[in-house]
Amino acid sequence: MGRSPCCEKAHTNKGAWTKEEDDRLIAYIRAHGEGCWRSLPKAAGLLRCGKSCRLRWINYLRPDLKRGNFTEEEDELIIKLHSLLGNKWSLIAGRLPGRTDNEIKNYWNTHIRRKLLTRGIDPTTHRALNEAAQDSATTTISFAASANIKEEDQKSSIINGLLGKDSKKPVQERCPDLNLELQISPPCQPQQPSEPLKSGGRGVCFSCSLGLQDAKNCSCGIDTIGSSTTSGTTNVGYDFLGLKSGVLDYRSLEMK
DNA sequence: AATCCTGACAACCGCCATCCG
DNA sequence: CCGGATGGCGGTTGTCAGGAT
Repeated sequence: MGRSPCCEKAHTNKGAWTKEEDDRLIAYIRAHGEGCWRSLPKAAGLLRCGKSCRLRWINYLRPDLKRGNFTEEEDELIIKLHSLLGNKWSLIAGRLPGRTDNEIKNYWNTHIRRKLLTRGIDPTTHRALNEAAQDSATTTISFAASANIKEEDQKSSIINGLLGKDSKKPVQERCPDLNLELQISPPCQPQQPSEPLKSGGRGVCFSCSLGLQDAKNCSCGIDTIGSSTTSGTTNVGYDFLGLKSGVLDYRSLEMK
């Protein structure tokens, strides 16, 4: 069946925006605000698709955009948020004032991916590359593949908190005084005894990967803080979300 | 100087979720 | 409740600038 096109493509411009088009769009939104994107182009005298106008405004023309290079702090925050949220660029952008989802997505694909790869970290799984390679043959702590229902619930709790959704289990709404550190503390998953304990080549329990568990007291045995890099191999564990180092307090991650 | 290659980023496309009559 | 309209999102592509050859 398929949907009707969002606009009359035959009569719309495509490609790069001209200065005049930008000016028209800015002037219109300043005068009328962000209203109905579908009717905006016609009202503003633009031969553009409404979606195109929205994208141009959101990603480029909005006055509150920061632009310019990402700072080291922003880099690390993006990495941490991505390790929790995955490719939820709009959610990640929500934690970086003045940055857009498109900008972060592009920055991730062009800079951070490479940065993580040079650290020996798989940018998709946020785990050591050689460990990620083993995953095809071994059981992992992957959220998606997890057979551990509690882990799924815990992740959902975190994500729902970030989304600010009216979840059926609105943890923060229902239990405002609940100590979330307890709420999301997962059970420690000891390593398989037969698994050889070689550097960078083993899994980490979910607690340690989140930085919630003091690895020294955990049977997985990985020290997530101060992960050492030896002979080019980066330790898998790092301070996930800054929960241990205090860089980021996950309890402040709710969305508006 | 010319050509090719690569990286960066703006913009587009298609799908999904939500809204609303 | 249903279906169309719309907004929003993530993946992908196109274009251009700068560096390498």
